[in-house]
Amino acid sequence: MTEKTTFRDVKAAILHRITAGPWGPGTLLPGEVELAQEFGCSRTTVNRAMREVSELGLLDRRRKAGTRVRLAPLRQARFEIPLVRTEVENTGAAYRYALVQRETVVAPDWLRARMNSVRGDAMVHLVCMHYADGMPYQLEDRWINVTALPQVREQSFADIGPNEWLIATVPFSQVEISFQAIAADGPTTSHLGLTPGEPVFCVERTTWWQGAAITHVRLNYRRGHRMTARY
Amino acid sequence: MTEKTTFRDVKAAILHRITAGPWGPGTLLPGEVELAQEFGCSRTTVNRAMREVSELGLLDRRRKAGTRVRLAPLRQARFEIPLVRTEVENTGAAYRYALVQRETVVAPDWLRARMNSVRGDAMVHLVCMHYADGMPYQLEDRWINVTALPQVREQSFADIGPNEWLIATVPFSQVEISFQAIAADGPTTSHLGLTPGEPVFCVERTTWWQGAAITHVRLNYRRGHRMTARY
DNA sequence: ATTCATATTAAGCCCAGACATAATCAAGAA
DNA sequence: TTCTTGATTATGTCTGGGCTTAATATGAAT
Repeated sequence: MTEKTTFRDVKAAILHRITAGPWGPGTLLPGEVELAQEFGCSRTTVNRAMREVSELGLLDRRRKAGTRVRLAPLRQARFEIPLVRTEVENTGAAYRYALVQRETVVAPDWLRARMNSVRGDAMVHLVCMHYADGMPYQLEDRWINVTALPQVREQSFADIGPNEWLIATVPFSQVEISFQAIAADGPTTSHLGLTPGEPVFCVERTTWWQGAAITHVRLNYRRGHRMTARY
Repeated sequence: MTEKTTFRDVKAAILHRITAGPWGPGTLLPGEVELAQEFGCSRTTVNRAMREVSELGLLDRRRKAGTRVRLAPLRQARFEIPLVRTEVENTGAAYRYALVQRETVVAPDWLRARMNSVRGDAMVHLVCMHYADGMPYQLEDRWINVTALPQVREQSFADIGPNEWLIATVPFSQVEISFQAIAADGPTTSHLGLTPGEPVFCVERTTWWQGAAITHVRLNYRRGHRMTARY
């Protein structure tokens, strides 16, 4: 009994021909029908295979024009953004969380700009530390919109980090995330044990839910932190 | 004539019910057959919709167990890594490329470690600058493995950037990419106009093709650079 | 109560056929 | 020549059907 050709087989074959075979950049691939014949499967199967390769950014597909190998493969990197706790525990270290500061204030101007359409709203402002094996790992500077999320008033955040609480509370959300290099300043230096002006890897994330800005966070990492991805 | 329900419709409906509706984290969704009936389409269509939502990291699907809304939505950020030229031109600025240095040397130890399995191989070492409207935008420090890519000997890189040349030459490749914050040192300060020790956003990328390390590059960005993604 | 085999179920995948849609090309009109 | 129109074609998508596979539930034997 002959095994059926799965869309995975076809996908692998296509990938192989692109990476190691005759289909260099710019090549026009045979049509779906033709490939289906060659592989002895249905057009649907070839279609799914090609679609997935194209989603990898390797193929350019256009009706009537056919499928071409991208001249410049669309380079995209996918970063998993884990919970700090998971991130730390995955390195085998013990995780510890500590709340440094908690206050309720009116949103400052720069934050209103960042979060869009937040007028004189009250915000809970938190500063937290995350430790790996007792050593400072990450400083979290978070703002949570009280108007959009009134429950935040009853949370002390003494034991649970705001990130974990938010994930369990807000269903799903629009996110804008950005990476940058900044110079360590006052509170950052003391909590992370850095010298003033030292470079810090910084992740900023703003989160909306149903159009309303929920939270903005700035994560400053310890010295030498890297964010890595493979593809 | 009634319009057909497309998998996009179903996908949108599912997303809506997760983000704004009754399907909070942990909910067990109805089966594909049931949803197909509700939406008046075939199971295949529902399947595709659910598959795509699940690829977004919002659903957890298991045979027999059914489909559940992820408790902690898999947070992943997708960064498009464009050509520097595209990156610059998209901001509306004029792009200019300049070769600063070109030499052929034996791979230093740190590079051999980074690239794996590169012994005393010869490497072409390039330093290039990328400008936006005449202002320094990015410093590129690149190493290309001559053994794996002998054609590099005949390339002067006076007019075309190594990145663009590589993309047109090497079909497709395995990539490891990492982001970090470093302190500006000698050559970086002078070419990017920075003060020594100033934080620099730095992207490192190593590329393999068919198991052989092809190139390693370090991209230092101008002051204040951010890498942003939305999802 | 534990262990093991069996049935059931929901997703995973495949197929042949059909129509939709968009890009392209060529022929004819202005 | 240029513009418009229509035929052509490759991909995009939907259908309804069937088989496969993995996880769970059930029930029998220990």
